[in-house]
Amino acid sequence: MIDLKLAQKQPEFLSTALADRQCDLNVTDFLALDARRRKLLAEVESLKNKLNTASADVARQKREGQSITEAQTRLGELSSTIKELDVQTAEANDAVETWLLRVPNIPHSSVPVGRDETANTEAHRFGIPRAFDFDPKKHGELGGALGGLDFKRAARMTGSRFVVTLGWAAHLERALVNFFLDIHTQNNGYTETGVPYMVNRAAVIGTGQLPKFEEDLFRLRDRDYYLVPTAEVPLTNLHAAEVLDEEYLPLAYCAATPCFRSEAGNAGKDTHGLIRMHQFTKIELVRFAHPDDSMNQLELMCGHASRLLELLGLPYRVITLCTGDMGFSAAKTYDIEVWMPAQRTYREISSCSNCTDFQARRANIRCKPKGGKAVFAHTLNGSGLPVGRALAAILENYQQKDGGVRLPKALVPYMDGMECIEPV
RNA sequence: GGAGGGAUAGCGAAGUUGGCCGUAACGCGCUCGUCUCGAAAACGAGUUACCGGUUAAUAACCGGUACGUGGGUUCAAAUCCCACUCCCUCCGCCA
Repeated sequence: MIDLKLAQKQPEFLSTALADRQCDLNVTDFLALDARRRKLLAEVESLKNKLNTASADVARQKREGQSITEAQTRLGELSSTIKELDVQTAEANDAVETWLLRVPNIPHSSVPVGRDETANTEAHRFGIPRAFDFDPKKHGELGGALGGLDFKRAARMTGSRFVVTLGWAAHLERALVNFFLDIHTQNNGYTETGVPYMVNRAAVIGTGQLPKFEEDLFRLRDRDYYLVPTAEVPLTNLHAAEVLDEEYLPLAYCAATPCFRSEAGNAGKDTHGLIRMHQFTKIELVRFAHPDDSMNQLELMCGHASRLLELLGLPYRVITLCTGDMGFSAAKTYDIEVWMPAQRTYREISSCSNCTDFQARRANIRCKPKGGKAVFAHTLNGSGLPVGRALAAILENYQQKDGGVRLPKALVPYMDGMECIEPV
């Protein structure tokens, strides 16, 4: 959530920022809503002042043994007037709140302005895509042929966009989870965390997926619980409603969880293989930072995520998303894209964002120096990395002419010494 | 699922015959001061957040709201009533 004061005091700035983000909310209309809210508030507050003062008089009169029946009837009317006005004020408050909850974060000044992904800029690049002396296969075909990925049986027991992994593929998923977590906990200082895979509505509002993106989430029928679309939700909400001691910042957490996404708006997009599943496993990184330090923390975290690809020997590039392409809660986002030989293109494998105080304001996460005043902390999140997409990238980049797949050296110890997935 | 207890500031905790009890007793923490070469200890003072008005001001001032959440009763609710959430203890069931 953005700061209400920003809308009140710099409406033109906000309008421009929203336009840059391809968001069509109207700030002028909002200011009218807010003006109405303030007018009602001023009115009802002065009546409440009257009632409070009069009630204190009643208390005094009663103590002195005077009759209070006249005052009671008179104040009864005032009291019910206040009740009616209170209802209107609450409605006006809701209108303001509802609007604010649908406003995306303000882009950071370093973010390129543009309407869609064509305005994204490349920050840097690692590795040289391997030259193949044969036609590289798509990971879905490879994985299927090697007996590791079974989309058909998953579809039978559940539906489309689910997968069953078997044998080496299931082992490789487990290896990747352990490898990623080990690097983050041992080299990068993250605290490994086990979190609920279902969260309540307040948590999902806190990170910004709600109220705007209800259709992307799986919700339980009989409880107000949602399946986590990413561990960003439980990890960021870890410190919801807390005041963090500034000297302990930054705080860094990682968690491997399944992620559940209905992908309602993406029917037919990127349907091949493991790329866009309803359920996938991902290791998520979340950091809580001091406002002055959060942009540095973003660079750091993005480095943590991309380092994994280097360790796996996978070529990638880092893209700075432009204003029109960023997610709702982000002030700045780097996408890391891994080389996918079968499509001869880089595909998103990680998204690292600084959400500044946007989520912190929604989830009420503050930080405070010793003896000082609390301010909203900054929250950051990044994928480090999704297991399915990493597995897909390994299959495609390390495939051999005979249909087998060599394994990256870093994973061999995690695969009980297996160096190669032999063709069947 | 059943029975009982609980939720009050950054933390602990007092307050339930309704009314100067919310800038919320008391304690811890934190800030400032005294003492000290310095520190600790001791002593003294200070320290809720948010919203609205006013304002150049996120200063001062005035007002409002908040005692888990949402309702209700009342001139007036931390206090009485109803529903719900979470935590603790015990019982039952269970991986």
